[in-house]
Amino acid sequence: MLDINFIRNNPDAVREGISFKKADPRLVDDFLSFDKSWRELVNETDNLRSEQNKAGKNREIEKAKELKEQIRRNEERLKNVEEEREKILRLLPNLPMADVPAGKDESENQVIRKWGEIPKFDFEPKDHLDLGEALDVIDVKTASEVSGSRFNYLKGGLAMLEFAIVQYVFSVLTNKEIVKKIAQKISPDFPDKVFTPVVPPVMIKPEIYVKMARLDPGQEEERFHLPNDNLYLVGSAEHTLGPIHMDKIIPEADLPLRYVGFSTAFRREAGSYGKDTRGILRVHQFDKIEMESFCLPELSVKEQDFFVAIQEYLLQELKLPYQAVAVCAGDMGGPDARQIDIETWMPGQNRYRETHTADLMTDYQARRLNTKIRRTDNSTEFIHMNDGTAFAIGRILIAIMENYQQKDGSILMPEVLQKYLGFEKISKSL
RNA sequence: GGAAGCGUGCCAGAGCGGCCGAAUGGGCCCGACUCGAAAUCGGGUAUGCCCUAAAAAGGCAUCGGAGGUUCAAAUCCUCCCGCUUCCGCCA
Repeated sequence: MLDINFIRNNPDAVREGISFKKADPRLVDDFLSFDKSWRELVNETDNLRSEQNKAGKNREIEKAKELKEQIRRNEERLKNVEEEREKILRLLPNLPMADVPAGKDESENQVIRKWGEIPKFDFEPKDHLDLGEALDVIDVKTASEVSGSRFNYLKGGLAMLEFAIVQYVFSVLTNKEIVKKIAQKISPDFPDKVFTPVVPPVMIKPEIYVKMARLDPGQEEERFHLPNDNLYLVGSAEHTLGPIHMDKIIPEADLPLRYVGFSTAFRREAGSYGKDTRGILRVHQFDKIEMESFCLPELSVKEQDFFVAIQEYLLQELKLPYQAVAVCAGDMGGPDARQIDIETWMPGQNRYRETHTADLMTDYQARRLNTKIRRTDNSTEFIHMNDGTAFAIGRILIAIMENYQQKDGSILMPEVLQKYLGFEKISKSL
């Protein structure tokens, strides 16, 4: 959520910012008008309560009874106004930073970097599903019978590959030398603290999900819900990593706090019927390695750049061609102030497809989560949060399969993963 | 799933209808003593909101959360959440 004081004092900036994010700027005026009534009612009610407290102390029981009735009526009105005000506040997205490109949708995202040679094949390259079915390492037919559409079985060498990737990423992000090397690309004195590995819960309570701004109108239909227990399945490890310091005040000296989490991600993919139905690109369930960090406001933009640098390092080590994209304001997620995506080359589709995202949330989530920093001068303020994909495993498997495919239908394994695999390629014999 | 108990400030821990934003101890900060330190003594030490240009002063709220009873709730009642222990089940 946005800072209420900021909205009051800078309504024009908020109007402008949210309209870039495709939200109706009139929401600001709605908010301010409810806020005004709210403040008047709070003031009135507080005064009544003050009188009631006095009357009580003086044992003026009759007077106190009368006031009680008035307070009750006021509180009823206050509750309504508060709910409306709250509702609007939830509809206000985070404001885009100054360097975020303007634009309404995906088509206006800006490519900021490209890396790697697009592979040339001396044969007709296949897509991951043809490759996977021929090698018997992907089975979507049985999965659809057992679980429905958009599910898959990963088998054999491909299942092994998933865990090799997990081990590889965890070893990189906990490695002091490598993390330091990447941090120094940002600036010579950039914090080079390593990541704490985490396996977080994959179910989350609704009230926490709301605090993470991940259950807002429009997002709810994307979530799997377990009604008997009133829990949601997470769409990303981010969702349960973000609240890890809820209601806590973190000393400045302890920052940044960096986590790398492995979890399954669950997505209903409502509204994407008919889109990417082939193979395992867009599925209801996939595993993902996610980075999450908490840092000082003045370093949060660089922290995001650091996340992107890690993503690029990982892709370069796997020798996968990619492009980094500055996502335009209209295509960004609601809680994002700045979003950088990475798209990896997928020969089966002959184009780049989104595999990574790095989201700078500033204090938008921290305000509701109530995660603060204790400065050295003892003052407090809300912390800044970043999250980013290390690898979305399904999609990176696709990229590896399609980029590393051989004429005979086998798939070479990226060199850096081989020591975790114990084999150099997936072929029919495995 | 069944049974019992518990949830108070930075920590420990009292309070069990008004005198309680909350005793006491510890911690931390400031001051005195000291050459300095320890010990000792004195003072201070929560958060959010309203009001304000801002602050001061003032007001309101907060003792896991949401409701309820009452003129008045940390204290009584209901539900929820969390923790602990025991039984059952289970990877």
